[in-house]
Amino acid sequence: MFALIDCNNFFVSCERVFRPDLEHKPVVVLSSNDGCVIARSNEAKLLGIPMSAPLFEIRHLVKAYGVETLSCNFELYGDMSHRVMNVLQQQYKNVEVYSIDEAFLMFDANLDWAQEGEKLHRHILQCTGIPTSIGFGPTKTLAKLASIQAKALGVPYYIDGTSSYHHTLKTTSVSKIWGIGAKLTKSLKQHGIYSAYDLMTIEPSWARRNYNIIVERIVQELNGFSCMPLTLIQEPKKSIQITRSFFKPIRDEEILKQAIARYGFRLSAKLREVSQKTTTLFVYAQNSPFRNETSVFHQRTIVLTEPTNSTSTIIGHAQEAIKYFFDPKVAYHKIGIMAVDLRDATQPSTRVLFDKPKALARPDIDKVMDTLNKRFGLGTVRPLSCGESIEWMNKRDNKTPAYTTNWKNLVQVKAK
DNA sequence: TCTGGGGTCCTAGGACCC
DNA sequence: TCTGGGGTCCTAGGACCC
Repeated sequence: MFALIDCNNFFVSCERVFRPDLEHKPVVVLSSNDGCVIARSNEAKLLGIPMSAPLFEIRHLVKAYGVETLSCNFELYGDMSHRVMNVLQQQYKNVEVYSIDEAFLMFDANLDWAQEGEKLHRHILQCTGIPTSIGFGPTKTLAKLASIQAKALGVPYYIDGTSSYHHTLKTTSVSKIWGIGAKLTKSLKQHGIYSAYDLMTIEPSWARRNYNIIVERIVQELNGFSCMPLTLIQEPKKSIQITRSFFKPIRDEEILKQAIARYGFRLSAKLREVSQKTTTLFVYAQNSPFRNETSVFHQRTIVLTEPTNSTSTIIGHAQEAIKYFFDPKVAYHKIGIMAVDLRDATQPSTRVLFDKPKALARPDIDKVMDTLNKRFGLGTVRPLSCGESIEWMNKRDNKTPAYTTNWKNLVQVKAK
């Protein structure tokens, strides 16, 4: 039996742990540049604020109901996520960390799921302050569906493919199923498949023929045949990217180069953090998709002769790419850098026969920067090419402190 | 005026191998 | 008139997830 632990309104719940005054109030967390809603408290959901809504479209609701709008604080959410996962891993052997706010567990089939779920919910809440919804089922897909019910009911829930759960499946839209997105929902409805029950009762071979192996697996999983095992070992990442939108459009090449240097710096530090190197960099820049301009997407792929995670090497290539495609007529809205084709940095790499490696890399300097930034906070030291102050490029008007990861931001409590 | 960031997997088609 | 069979690898594009 699988269980899915899902943290309720996770980003909002993280904020509330350190801001108890936000309990029972409508709260939303915004994406970078305070652009879109990426998390909502139950009170905010009840006001009809949709997920992903741009802030400017819900201003009237924010004003009328005093909705608290917080800038995102991923440093905090990442750390709170670790705490929740640590609690699980201390108690159970079979834990798959699925996302920042979800984990799968596996239990013996005859577990008293209601009791175990209650206990687990209380324990996580006590240790971390984060409320969870817990769903159980014989497959991951059913456990996921059960967690949606659990969230609605406020108690753990269980679903299997037996007839006693047909009612639940009949009242669950096909769009709620894990792996069925907008496109598939539309297409399935054209075939008369509206509910989870409808999808459960079609022929798996039909699903395979008309769609693909993913949909076939979903059908099998809805019927209680597990096709998706628990993955306990975290495979190394296959790509890492750093991308950001600007608060206002940029037309200055130097500023773009400073921005891409920042992202290249972050990228190289991330690579070193997970002991990986890259052989292929992908740099891109685009204008805003929301303005009435013809869409522009500049890109450049750089294939390196040797794998690297050196800051100076990566920044060098990234800035070259900007120089290569920069067009002064374009109002740039978003740029990014991605590393693909990653290699294990602890393994020796194949040397190049004819090409002399450029003497750009300075692993000693990289190491010092990593150490300082880890100890004193991100951005304490950075290469000069990142520019001195371009903070205005990203807006975060209402960001809460990094309560759990920065000594300077510790919460102060006054006792009377 | 203002619209996020970071990932994975699958498929089809092309090019190539023996 | 008729022209094999069995593979791998790479890429671009699409769909999905949180």
